[in-house]
Amino acid sequence: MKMIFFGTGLFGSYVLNYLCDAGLLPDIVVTQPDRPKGRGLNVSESAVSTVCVSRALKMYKPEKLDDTACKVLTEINPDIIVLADYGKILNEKILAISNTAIGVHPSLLPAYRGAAPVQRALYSGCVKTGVTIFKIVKEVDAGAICAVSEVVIDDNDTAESLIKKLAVKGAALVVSVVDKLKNGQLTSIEQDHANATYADKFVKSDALIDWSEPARTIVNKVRALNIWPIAETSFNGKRIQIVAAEFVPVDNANVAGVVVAVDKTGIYVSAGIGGHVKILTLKPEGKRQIDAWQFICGYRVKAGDVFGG
RNA sequence: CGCGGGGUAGAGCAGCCAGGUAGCUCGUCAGGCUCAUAACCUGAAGGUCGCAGGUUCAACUCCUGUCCCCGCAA
Repeated sequence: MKMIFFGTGLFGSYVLNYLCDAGLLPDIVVTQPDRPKGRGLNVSESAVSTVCVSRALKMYKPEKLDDTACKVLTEINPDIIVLADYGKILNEKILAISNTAIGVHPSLLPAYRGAAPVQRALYSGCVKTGVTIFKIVKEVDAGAICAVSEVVIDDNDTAESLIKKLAVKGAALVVSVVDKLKNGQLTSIEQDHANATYADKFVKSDALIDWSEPARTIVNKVRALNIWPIAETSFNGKRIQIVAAEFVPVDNANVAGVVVAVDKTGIYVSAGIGGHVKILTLKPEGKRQIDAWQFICGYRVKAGDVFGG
């Protein structure tokens, strides 16, 4: 069975990896072109591209999904198109190349359609999410559902860990869907469009921590944004990114952003209501990532110090 | 040549602008106190200050080059 895989970002790269591990090797992988990126504007490849290189998969990086791209892909004559985190919308011409085009979406559709489903689920404090295999149609993430798998969100899950979990499940579902397709047993049911919700992309300014918010909310923000843009606050006038934090329930609420205690395991910061935010790992401006205790040692953090503001 | 920050004992930082004995909070080791402890007290070891040149009587500090790390912006 011939297969084309579309993918670009981290989630896509994980899914691709697990598909390969399961023995489902794409005949060609389509990913977004290498772009000038990062410090110094060096050209860098996508996460999916990296996987392709290490696994010696055939790769195609079209700038646009135009007639040329269409022609290249038509020559593959695929039985199925699998898309995970490609970052571009497939047009009708591309979809017409194969009889079957499915997408791997890291949410329980119709919830969290769109760009940042994993992060939005964490941000809202969901206790479960999932991954859905759906038929790709013109409207984004709105096609009929072929398979679903639920995933429980643990308290210590972050965008990073959850994306990985969902990719594992997603790849397994793709394998089962492909099997069903081979046997002519693939079925699907329409989404309940009335209950659709959308997961907007995050922007840089979403990263700023407001210490007057409930501790739980702040911790969720830290967990949701831990790949990008990374929750941010300030300390002694310097920008600090909070990479990892956990929620500590306590009754009394102190002044927002004030350090109430420190110990070897973390920095306890009071928030709006409901508890303390225990900072575990952070990244000071211009420095590499360090754990809380190292930060306490180096920056003399003590009770009474203030974050934010 | 997109903008900026940083590389100083095992860890994290200060010192540099106004060159002149290598400091701080921890950790480690030894000893003490304690029923006990991530507590406390005493003492010790541990650094070619990223690398290479230059200026100087003298460079962690000023200048030039170079490698590595990080944030922003796209």
